[in-house]
Amino acid sequence: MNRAPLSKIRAVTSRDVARAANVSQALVSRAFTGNGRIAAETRERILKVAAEIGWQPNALAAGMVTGDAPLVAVITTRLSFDWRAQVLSHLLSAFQEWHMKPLLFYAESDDEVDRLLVETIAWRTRGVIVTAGNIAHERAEAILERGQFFAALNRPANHQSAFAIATDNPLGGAMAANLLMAEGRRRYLVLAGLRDGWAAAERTRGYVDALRAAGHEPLVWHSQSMTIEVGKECATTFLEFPVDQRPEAVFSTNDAMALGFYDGLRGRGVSIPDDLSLIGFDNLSASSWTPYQLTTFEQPLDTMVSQVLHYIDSHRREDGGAAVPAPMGQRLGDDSVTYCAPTLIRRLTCKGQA
Amino acid sequence: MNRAPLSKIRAVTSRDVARAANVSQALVSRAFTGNGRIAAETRERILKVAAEIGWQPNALAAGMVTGDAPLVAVITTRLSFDWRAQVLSHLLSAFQEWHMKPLLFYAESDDEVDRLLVETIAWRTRGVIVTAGNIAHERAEAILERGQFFAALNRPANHQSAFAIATDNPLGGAMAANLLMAEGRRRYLVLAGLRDGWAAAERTRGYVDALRAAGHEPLVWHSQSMTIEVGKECATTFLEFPVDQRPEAVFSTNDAMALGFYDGLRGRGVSIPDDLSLIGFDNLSASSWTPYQLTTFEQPLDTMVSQVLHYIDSHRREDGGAAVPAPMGQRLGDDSVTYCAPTLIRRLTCKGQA
DNA sequence: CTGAAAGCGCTTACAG
DNA sequence: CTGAAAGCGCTTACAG
Repeated sequence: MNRAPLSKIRAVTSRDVARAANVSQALVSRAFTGNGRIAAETRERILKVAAEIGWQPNALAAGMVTGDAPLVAVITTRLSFDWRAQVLSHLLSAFQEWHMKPLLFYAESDDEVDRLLVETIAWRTRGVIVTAGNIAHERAEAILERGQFFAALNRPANHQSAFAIATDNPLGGAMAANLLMAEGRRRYLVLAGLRDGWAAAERTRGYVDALRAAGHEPLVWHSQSMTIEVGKECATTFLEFPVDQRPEAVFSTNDAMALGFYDGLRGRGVSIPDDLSLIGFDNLSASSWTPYQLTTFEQPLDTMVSQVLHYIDSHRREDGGAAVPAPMGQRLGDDSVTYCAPTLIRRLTCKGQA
Repeated sequence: MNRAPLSKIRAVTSRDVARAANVSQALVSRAFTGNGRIAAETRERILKVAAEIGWQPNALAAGMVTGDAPLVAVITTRLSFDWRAQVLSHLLSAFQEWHMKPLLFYAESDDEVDRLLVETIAWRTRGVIVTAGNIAHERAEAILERGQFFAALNRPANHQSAFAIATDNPLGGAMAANLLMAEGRRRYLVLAGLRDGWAAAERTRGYVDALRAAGHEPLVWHSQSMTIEVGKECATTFLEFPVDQRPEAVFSTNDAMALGFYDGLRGRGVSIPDDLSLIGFDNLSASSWTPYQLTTFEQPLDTMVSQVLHYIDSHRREDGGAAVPAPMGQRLGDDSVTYCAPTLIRRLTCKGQA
């Protein structure tokens, strides 16, 4: 258990490479950045020597000098249940492609997001992208003020100059309602999920509004979380209704609850889609599995991520933010959020009209 | 489309804070690091002024001076299918707790891992942790040589001085075999997955060896990937066997394939566990869902992650690496990998002997 | 307890 | 085309 003193290993620097290649330290820098004049053969030699030594420019030091390290802060939460993991996966892939390094800030729960937003500042990243929790206007303001970008994925940024993009949740809810009404269903239910969840609330709103406009009043069931277990519990409640009073059309604001709802009904004499139609949201991979074949909505993740990256890019060029014209199926909300239409994925939990 | 010139915003620095608080710049630094003497009230004042201005020490600059930014490189791949996402989630959570910032290196496929390992060097992190692909000895060597740590999760590091920890895959395979033999099953099959996948191959080996030792010779089916679709295809092949020649005991080297295998058998007159027993690996959340209730193995992710962090910590203290005595259920392999026993999760796809 | 100064490892004008 | 020098924003001995 003898503990050696904390000795610092002297780092290999561009100076060591310069010495070995018999040039000035400045030339080593030029060889790697490509900036400034340098003879082709000198460059070759330097690169070769550096490779032998195993040296690469220190990105931290370079970032300090240029004031612009290719770093981006990403705020995320627990990656359980698929959808969040998909979002992160797409983002990471895009950053890798655009040669930016994501620095991850992980929130155990949504309340920690605000604190992480503050932590973010120490790293002088190009900007921050938020994929979890709620955003306070002042936080976005503080970050934008520094010249950093600020992007929110699937949530409002609560700031005019920030970029926010999300699935058109109200539209999805309305589409679900219309689909169910077209089937001639009568009694409607929505598994609304979190009372203070933004996306879930928007989906619920779109659904309820569309139904009311047609003279229907749906049941709205809220819950503390949006898991498969919650879905099952909802099924239990559903089964307590007299058979002739049970809802015939169920929209779940996410797939997890829809899957659980389905499971809770198995072996209970209820047939989907004969007795009721069920629609989910997210298009989780599990929704396509044999025992489910759930009709659901796919969120336009590719589009959203690519637009975030265009925003980041345009912010960098300082040409006044995302001047990109809104592609098909997008609209700009009053809340400055760019909304992208979800895609209906028809499977077997609704009556087909193929 | 008029593009403003790329004007650099002058950064707010500790000097600005010093001026505002009427102290030297050095004191501002002391107020934040806690190193060096400083009067309590001076410190308070500086902190207050800094908060007003919204300044925090630039972690990049600090890292350069101290030669030790709290950065760690994490190599990961596509987060699809749950298990990888779980691994990353646990790691991120642990890093957040230990005040280290993960810099993510994302590989689209396993072949890219080697390149990412090289990219890693530019960032002068405390070390790197690999959760995807194969590791070349030279890569680990190059990193360790710099005084960085090197950890491999669920794969061998191929280097004596690196730290590698993994589920005891051969043990899992053997446990599956013993369980199935105890049921009195006769014809054995293993969905072996990737031919060159390390974990899958180890699970297969443990299974096959245990069976052979008891005089059984199992069928071994390899595949190009390890998805639910592959599992389904295996079911199709299975169904082509005459009924009295079909395997009665199936071990799948991951849950995804097991789930697909199950799905492929639905409605085909085969009963699980009456006609055959099925065991998976990973304990994906889906394995516990109503239509599956799959018997499987849980990988000791908590243990593995916490040991990785202890290694990182001990590496930092330079007390000669992980001197931590191996906890229960662990063994050190010839390959310098620390193996942790998986936990059998009994559900309904095996004959119970409750 | 406080301040002036050196230095971390780079990049980039500025001379030559 | 090349080199010497300044400077990025900090931390940490070193004096006082």
